[in-house]
Amino acid sequence: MDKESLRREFSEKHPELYQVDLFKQKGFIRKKCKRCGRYFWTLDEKREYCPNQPCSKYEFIKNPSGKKLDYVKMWEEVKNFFVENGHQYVRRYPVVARWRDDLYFTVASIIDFQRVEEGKIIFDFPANPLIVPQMSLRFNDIANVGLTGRHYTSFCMIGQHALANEKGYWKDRTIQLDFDLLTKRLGIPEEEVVFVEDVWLGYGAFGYSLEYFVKNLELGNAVFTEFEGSPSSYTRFSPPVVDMGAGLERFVWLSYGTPTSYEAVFESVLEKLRSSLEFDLHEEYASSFYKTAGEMDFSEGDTVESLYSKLNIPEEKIQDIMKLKDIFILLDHSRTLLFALSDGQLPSNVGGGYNLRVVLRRMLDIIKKRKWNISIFELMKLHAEYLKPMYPELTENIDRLQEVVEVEEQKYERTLQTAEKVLSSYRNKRLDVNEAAKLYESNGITPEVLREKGLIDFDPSEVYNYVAGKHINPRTENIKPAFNPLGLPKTEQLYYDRSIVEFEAKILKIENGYVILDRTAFYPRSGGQEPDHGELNGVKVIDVIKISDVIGHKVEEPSHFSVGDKVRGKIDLKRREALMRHHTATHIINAAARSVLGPWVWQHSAFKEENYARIDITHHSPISEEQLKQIEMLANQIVQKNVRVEKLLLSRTEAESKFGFRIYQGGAVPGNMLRILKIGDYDVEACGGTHCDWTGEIGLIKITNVDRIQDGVDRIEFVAGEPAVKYVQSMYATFTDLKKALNAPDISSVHTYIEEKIKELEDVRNRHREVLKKYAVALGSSEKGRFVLIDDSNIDKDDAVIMGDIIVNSFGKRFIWLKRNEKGYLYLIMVPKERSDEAKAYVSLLSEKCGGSGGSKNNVAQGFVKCDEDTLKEIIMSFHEKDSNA
RNA sequence: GGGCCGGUAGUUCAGGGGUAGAACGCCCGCCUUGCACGCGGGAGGUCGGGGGUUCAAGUCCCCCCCGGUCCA
Repeated sequence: MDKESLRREFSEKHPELYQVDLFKQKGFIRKKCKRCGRYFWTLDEKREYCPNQPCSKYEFIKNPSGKKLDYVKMWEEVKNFFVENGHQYVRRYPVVARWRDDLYFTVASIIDFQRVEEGKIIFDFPANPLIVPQMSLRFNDIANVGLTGRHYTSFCMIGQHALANEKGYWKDRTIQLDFDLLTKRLGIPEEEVVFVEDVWLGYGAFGYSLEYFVKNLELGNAVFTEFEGSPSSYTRFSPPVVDMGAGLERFVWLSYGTPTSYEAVFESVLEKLRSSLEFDLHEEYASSFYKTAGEMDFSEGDTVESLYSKLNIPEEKIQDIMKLKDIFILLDHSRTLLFALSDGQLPSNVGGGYNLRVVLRRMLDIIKKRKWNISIFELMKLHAEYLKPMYPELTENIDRLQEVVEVEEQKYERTLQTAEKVLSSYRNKRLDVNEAAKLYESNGITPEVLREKGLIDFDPSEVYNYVAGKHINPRTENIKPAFNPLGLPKTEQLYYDRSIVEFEAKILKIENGYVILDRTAFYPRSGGQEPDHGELNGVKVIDVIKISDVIGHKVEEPSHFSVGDKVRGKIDLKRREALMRHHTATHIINAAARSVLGPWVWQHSAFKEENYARIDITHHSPISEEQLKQIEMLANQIVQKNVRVEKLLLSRTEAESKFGFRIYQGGAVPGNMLRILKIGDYDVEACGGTHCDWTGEIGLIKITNVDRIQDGVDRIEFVAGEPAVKYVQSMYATFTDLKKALNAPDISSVHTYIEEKIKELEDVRNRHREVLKKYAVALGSSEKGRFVLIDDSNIDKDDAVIMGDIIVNSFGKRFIWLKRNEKGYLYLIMVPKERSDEAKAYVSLLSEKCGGSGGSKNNVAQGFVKCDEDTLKEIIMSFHEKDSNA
């Protein structure tokens, strides 16, 4: 079933689904749009069309509605309204959706409270009901930004969320609150508010919704998520979820009534820019321009050229408005960059980082084209200052972000230089679509640039279509879970109590070699930490995994166990302690790297086992040797200070408000209660792993390797505790062996000794060449005939080439080198340059008479023959005699 | 995550089975009061790594690494 038929199905049940109390009390009338047929609710009896474009047009431009409030003040107003009505205010979540692997960025407020577990969405609310100003990043409409007046790559979604249980509420109160916010709080006349019936399909869950409009501007969408599964086969879930998301940008725009929302939203930053950029706004033209542009979709094929053709504005005025459009793009993109960089995403060529690279390069292109004296970083700072009351975290580390922007700007500069060089080699050529696409895909040279340079004469869109057509959908694989946790209780976790090494438990299930117990001290593989090993009733446990809070133990002999048995478990303490040291050390290195490199350092991923650990961190450049030394030193200083490792159990809200979102280093952790791991003032992370109690227990942290695993991610490999000592010992052993082999007096002189040996080798090689040359001269001058033949296993082919050059060039003789192998002879024949034809003749003669194969180039013949020495020499001689007779 | 382009002297690159090259830079010499230029000579290379095909691989095939770029 598709969205349309679902819409019909829901529509038929409108008295039950859509007719909320407010509609009955106020007398809202349900109407069918005369143009598109959709149903909407209004107080205006005469209204015939739904408020969607193109059925209706905006009525608020130059005719705003409600209290005029700027961006930050509007949020304060909305927040206060909901808080006064029993909602808990929740700080925004990071725009980088680290807790989900199906998303790079937080695209809506509800994402904050969703966790994906085994393909199912779990709702996880820190409070009920709640209100959140969730900055959301969406890049699919990037082409519309600046042009339509309402599209952004980042916007604030006002998230009003509730669970429909005794603490929260369901649709009647949702709509009542939204209506009251608009009318009572913001002073919008009741009859201006229109609700449209709609459906909303999410990830594994869906529902029906009421979109609300004022003066035909869509402000928000209240989704009532009640169904699980797909539209063709679904069940209700309980409690259902209120997902109301509204655009703060839209609220502000409505209250200003400006031609574009950007003027209202970015008013403060725009004011500061305007003084440094002198051009006219042409209010009357801008408003006509944006009226037309606002009805188009530049992400879906509409072009700026087609926009021009619809406009009735003088050309030079259009060009001024295009400048304004570029300013809007800069404002939007810089704000997006500010949030993304603040939350630790770096521009790169993979994943979400690519979106940031695109955004940054678009800005650089504009600044360059317009020759504006604008710094991207300064723009970010202006945003951060203005948004400080709403998002105080933005100003905290902003100065460090300059480095990130600069590094990325330099990368782009290099790319442009390379492109320039490539282009210069194509001068005065005409390229076809295929060649243009290749330049775009491989060197980032856009078809627009090619057209400017006169290298192509077709429309740039042909290249984009060609490139898009080559795209293949990525595959998805379903991994079958090792055992089915359905119907099993959550396994009691004993592993956070370090004193428990042995325990007793009852077997609940055995499946696929996995033994499932009611309680366990075995830590399962999780958070990059490898599992505990040990024994169950003396049988070896070789793997431990967790599926939905149910822990399974893979044992060597599952046949020794049966359901209902009591078992005695014993963990391998030595392994456990090694894992603990590596895990605590991982946190310490993360903190040390952040301190040495910068605040953009986040854990990208991590892995720790008994004898090895690594942490991948986000960083804009490769880590230098000096930085690595500093990180290692700082990490060991934290160890030496023997800092207390605190393990706290806090509510999500408390943890977030106390420590911020830095706690989600390894991605967000599900559940209302978070286990927080705090290492002094160095590091705080939500972490479910097993850890030391004091950093001093680690003993030693030794970094063993550093690697750049992709653009924007550096890998630090290390060992801690006993493996670290062993590592140092083996390094010492290696150097001791080296020292002995080199006969060096001590380890520190090994380097000098090796350098000497290398020099010696070079010297020997040079002397060897000198001897070969002298040998060649001797042979050349003593040989009376017209050729020199060498058949000496001590002289290899490279040597022969050196000799041959002299014999041929200085003595004008032919040079023949032979070397025996198990199948026959390898040969190299060099003849004087002016006799180059001979070389070819040699090859054909030898191949014909002896078999084998070979080839020649210029005056050199090389190959392989399958005959004995005498025959070979005879043939060569005969050729030579023939030649001298000729 | 996937596609494409690339990795050869200190640098920028050419060479696409048969003796590893050019330009710039570097060193030495000549010229010059000195500098720059000019002239002559020279040093400098695990051709990203590994495997394969071949008498022969920088070159062809496979795998990997690194950089760039485009797309989701």
